[in-house]
Amino acid sequence: MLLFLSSRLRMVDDSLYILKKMKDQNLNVSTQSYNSVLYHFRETDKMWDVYKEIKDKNEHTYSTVVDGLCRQQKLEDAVLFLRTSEWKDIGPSVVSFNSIMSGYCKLGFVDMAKSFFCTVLKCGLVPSVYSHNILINGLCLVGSIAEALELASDMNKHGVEPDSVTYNILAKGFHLLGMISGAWEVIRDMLDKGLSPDVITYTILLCGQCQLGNIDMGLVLLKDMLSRGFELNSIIPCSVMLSGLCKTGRIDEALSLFNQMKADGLSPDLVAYSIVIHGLCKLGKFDMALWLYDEMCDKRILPNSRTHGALLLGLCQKGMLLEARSLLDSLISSGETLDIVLYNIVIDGYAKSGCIEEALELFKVVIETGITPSVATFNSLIYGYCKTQNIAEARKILDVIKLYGLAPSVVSYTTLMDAYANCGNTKSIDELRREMKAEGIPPTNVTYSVIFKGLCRGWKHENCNHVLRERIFEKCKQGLRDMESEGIPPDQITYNTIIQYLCRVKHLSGAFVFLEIMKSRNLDASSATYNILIDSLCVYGYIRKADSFIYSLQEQNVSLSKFAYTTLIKAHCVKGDPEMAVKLFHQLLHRGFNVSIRDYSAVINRLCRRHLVNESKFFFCLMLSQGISPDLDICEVMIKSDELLSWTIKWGLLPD
DNA sequence: CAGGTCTCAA
Repeated sequence: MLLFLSSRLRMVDDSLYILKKMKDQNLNVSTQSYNSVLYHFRETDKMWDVYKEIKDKNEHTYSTVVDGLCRQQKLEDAVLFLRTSEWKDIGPSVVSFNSIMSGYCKLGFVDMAKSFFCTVLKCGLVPSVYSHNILINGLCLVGSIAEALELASDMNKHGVEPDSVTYNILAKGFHLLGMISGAWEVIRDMLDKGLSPDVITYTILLCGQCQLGNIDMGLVLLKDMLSRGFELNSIIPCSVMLSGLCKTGRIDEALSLFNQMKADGLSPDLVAYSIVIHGLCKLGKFDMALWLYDEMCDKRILPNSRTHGALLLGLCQKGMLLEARSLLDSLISSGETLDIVLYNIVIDGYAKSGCIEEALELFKVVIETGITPSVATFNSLIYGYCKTQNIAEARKILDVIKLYGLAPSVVSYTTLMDAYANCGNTKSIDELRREMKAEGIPPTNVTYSVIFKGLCRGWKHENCNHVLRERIFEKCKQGLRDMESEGIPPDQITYNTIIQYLCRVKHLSGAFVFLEIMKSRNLDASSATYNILIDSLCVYGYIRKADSFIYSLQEQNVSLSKFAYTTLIKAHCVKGDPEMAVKLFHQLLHRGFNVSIRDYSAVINRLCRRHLVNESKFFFCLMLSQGISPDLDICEVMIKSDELLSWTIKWGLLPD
């Protein structure tokens, strides 16, 4: 009993001591007991010490050693042991081959696993359901779903049938490829075979839906699962749902699910708490997060590094850097070595606030403590230097990263490129792009967006002519084709940036072409997209077109932001169609936008400049009727206009 | 052999 417990608790020295005592007392240690000890030590280098002690080794002894070697990633040793060991008379078992196949799959060498599968057959052994599942899982992990399906359907040739684990593995495989419909087909096959989906099946499907952004579909799935009576072990699927809700900003629904779990007697564990605390922190609800944190601690659930990371993130996002730092310092003084991620969060907090000195100071602490920085650490420093307009220093960090034995990542390069993009330095962006290619770092859609942004900002108006515009339009189309051929799907921001670029070079028809491409790829144009287009129509004087564009968008029930309206209103004030300005301003109010004094003063300013007396008066009165008092700026504008001076005095608005 | 939480770029 002592031996069993001490080995299970990985108390290495104690186990060996007990074994020695037992031998001293001439007590017989059964092979079964030895095997049990061996099993618990198979992932440590003490494995051989136990192994040597065992007199009557059996099949389990050998397969445990093989499994141990595989788990220690000593696959060659495992194979060697299988071939040359003294157990020739017993012969290797399928279990040992399973361990080896699993080991190779985990390293991504599926072909090696396959050849061992063949070896099993050649040895006259029968591959078990485990053997098949291991290989099917390996194939799925490298994306060979077709081969995985084939192997699953061939299982009956070896006298075995797929079990629910097989189906779960296949469903996960489809999910990894983003082929959620394939996952559903697997489930249908599973049902046809008379097997029921279990909690893991549901969790895999739920994960897939959440990752595709189908949060509502996920909620339906979760409800369905809970209605089938899986309550007792539903904490993990609920956590997946919580994570999905938090990541899409639906924190209120996350909280209500969280409370529902508690009400149903499903006590949230550390992970569930951490997910919700992180979600709250990310969305700036730090007080609520702290409240849950205290509740968690009251339940004797000890926070881990992730929980602390969430709190640090929350403090940094609120700009409470002093508080974040003192929390970090208190974690440091607790004595345990902190995860670099925790330092990264605070370093990034400093960088985001433009406090590069503090970021560097904390970086120094990391180095002096002997903790290895990660690429993210350096990327935040790059951001910090860029934010403080020191691109030269930021660029030097690329070499510093290499000095620390790390490689700059796509984020390192993209951050730098963005800094260059903001000042229109396309030459330096091209340089970095070449450097990335040389280093073999593939770009992402963010990188591409930054490159387009650089082109946009670097545009010089004096070069403007029709031929060049067409060339730029072609360049944008080519850029999009490049992305698609590289398997990098452009997102909303990529399209918005391209549209902005085309607007900047006054190729509005081209910009609208990209709006259509965007829609055809099932990407919803955002209000930012429409803002760019409406603003450009106004800037280039196509105000009627802007009117009809807004009108058509309203017809389609597209939600527009306040900016779209105020832009067009201002344009109408300038170009002298105050009636339209009035009409649109009413729409602004009716649609419930928060209309501020700045919006009134923008309109009144422009109307006064054009001597549109009655309209100025109208907006002034409208403002008063909405309970907004004029400020000094508005009064000055009104007074400066001769026609309005006496009217303004009448309202008693002359300042002292 | 199958399921959940962290930091960095537009």
